[in-house]
Amino acid sequence: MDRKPVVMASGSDETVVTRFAPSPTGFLHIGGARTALFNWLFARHHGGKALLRIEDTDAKRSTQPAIDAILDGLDWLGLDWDEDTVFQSERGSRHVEVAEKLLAAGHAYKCYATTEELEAMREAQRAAKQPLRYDGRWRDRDPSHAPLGAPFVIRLKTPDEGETVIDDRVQGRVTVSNAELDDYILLRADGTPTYMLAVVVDDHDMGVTHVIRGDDHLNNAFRQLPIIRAMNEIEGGWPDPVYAHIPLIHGNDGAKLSKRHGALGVDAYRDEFGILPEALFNYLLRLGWGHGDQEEFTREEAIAAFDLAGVGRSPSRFDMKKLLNMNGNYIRAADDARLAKLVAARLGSQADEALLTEAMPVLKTRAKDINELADGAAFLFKTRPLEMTDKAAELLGPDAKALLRQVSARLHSEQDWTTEALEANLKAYAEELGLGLGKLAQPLRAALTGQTTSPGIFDVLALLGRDESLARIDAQARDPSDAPA
RNA sequence: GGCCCCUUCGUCUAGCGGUUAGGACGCGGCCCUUUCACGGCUGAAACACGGGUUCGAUUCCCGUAGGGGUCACCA
Repeated sequence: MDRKPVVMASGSDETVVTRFAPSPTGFLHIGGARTALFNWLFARHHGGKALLRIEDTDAKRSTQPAIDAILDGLDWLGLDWDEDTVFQSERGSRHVEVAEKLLAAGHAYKCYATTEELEAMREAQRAAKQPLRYDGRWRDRDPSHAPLGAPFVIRLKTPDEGETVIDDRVQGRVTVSNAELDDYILLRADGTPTYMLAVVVDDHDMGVTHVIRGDDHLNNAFRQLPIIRAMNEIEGGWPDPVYAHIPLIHGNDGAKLSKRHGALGVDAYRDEFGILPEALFNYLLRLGWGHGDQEEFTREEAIAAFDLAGVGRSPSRFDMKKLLNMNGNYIRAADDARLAKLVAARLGSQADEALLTEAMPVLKTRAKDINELADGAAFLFKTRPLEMTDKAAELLGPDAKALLRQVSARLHSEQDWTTEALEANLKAYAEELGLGLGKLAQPLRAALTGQTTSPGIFDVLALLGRDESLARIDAQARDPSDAPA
């Protein structure tokens, strides 16, 4: 490299500008979310700017719902962006302008090769086991050979000698021979810009200093640099950005995480899996980045600690188990009213947020996601007669029902309906009867919840309240032989 | 196939020439205990292979193998 990249050696960090540039062809998937996170964190760490650009130049594949889903996903994760969102589709004329400057300066040229012609070229290359790339057939041809009025594309005249070196902040020093670079298309036959051109122009115009993106773009960096170098030669003010190509996230089987391979939108983690945003934030942060032995980070800690040096060079696998574990940690730390709201939304109209909030302390230690939390809370709102799981029904044999009748009588005379009083009362009763507490608690649990697992039985009694508790016990305590036929 | 990148427990990672190779998830065991969890303690589990360099390689260099990425008038 003959030019120094804009490295902040002086420490003037406020000049850091990063960008996240998703293409709106689908939801914000987990890999994109992590790229967004790293860009955001890096900018915030340096007190610089984090910009957002929607790469919607492919009109056929870009959709408004996809744009909304991406914005929504970023917002949910708490990633906010500076300045206005840039829509690449609105910048076409500027892209064309740059292409024309390149053309005028001799850094680009018109190519009249037809699609069929190029396909034949590639076919021949394949057959000859040659690398597949444009052979430069119009690179040096005299323009007078151009077929009159025929459509053409503008191609970049890439350097064909020497090599290009990138000091990637994650991948290290990477060198590619310029002979590997072909003269790719800048402007299509219909005059619209390609991604390769648009990205470079937009990054420059937005003042992006650090390009942090998936390493599937590493090869592209070597193709994009010639545009930057050429424009810098033409008008100056086009410094090389600092590149940081982060490894992709793989699925559990080691294959690239793609839409058909378990790459879901962040909305699925929220809606289907019941993941808290701070949990996904933390999990994604630790996937491919490490900071000593620290596993959990608050948002502030993440900003303070994040650096590119901590990003690993090898791809990492997505592990739902670990995400869930982390989610459980965050659920336990989360505010009860907030969790109650999330659970109520899943339980439907009969759910009482106030009761859920009250129950949350004993509910949330038992759940790794919001779905489990909702399942665990469901007994609070069941209607009599309770539906019994098979295992719960097994706990309610004749002996158990007889015991329940005794317990019912005992509880009917209990005036102080609190967890503490109920615990003292029933523990004493179990002792009087010479029974282990479990013998008494399990049938009671089945009768009260219809399940064999639940929060502590005294908590359940207190939460359900005196009337409902007694009604549920009595409903199950009835001897089937006494029941009216 | 060409080019590029990667390789520490099953997984995420710490390590940056000398360590009993550490932590976390998951898994096993024990404790706590009215169920299920939480929590605590504890166990098994890794430097892909082969050459160098060095007094000494997980660490540096070169190969091999394996994995990944990329080669469009998509982004």
